[in-house]
Amino acid sequence: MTNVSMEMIKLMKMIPKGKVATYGQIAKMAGLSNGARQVVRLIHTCSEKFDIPWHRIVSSKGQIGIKDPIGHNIQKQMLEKEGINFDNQEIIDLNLFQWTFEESEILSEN
DNA sequence: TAAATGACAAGTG
DNA sequence: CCACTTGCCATTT
Repeated sequence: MTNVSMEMIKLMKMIPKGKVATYGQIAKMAGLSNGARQVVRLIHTCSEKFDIPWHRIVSSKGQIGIKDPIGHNIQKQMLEKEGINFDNQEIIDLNLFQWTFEESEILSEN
């Protein structure tokens, strides 16, 4: 388990309800400019034991990344339950729902 | 030890 | 907007 991995986990746990983040975004925040695949791997290996809100991580296009239709559907349900809506193309509007770290900092400062 | 794989991203035409 | 290419890197074969 690397420091970067811990950073990623911390960041992901920081994502507020009703917001989503992208793989590349998490990777960059953790210090890797191109570590999207590491984020994926991390989610796959330890989403359970670290209690990661994996459903709030989506692809850069705002789509759910899961290929398996069942898991895909589960994630969609969870996101919709948090107030995130999809268009008829199964795409999330990132302009509305993408989380940013600055956003959280402002909230914690005030 | 080399090659393939993966819930990906960004650039190009 | 779509298809294709390249970059990335831990894990599995």
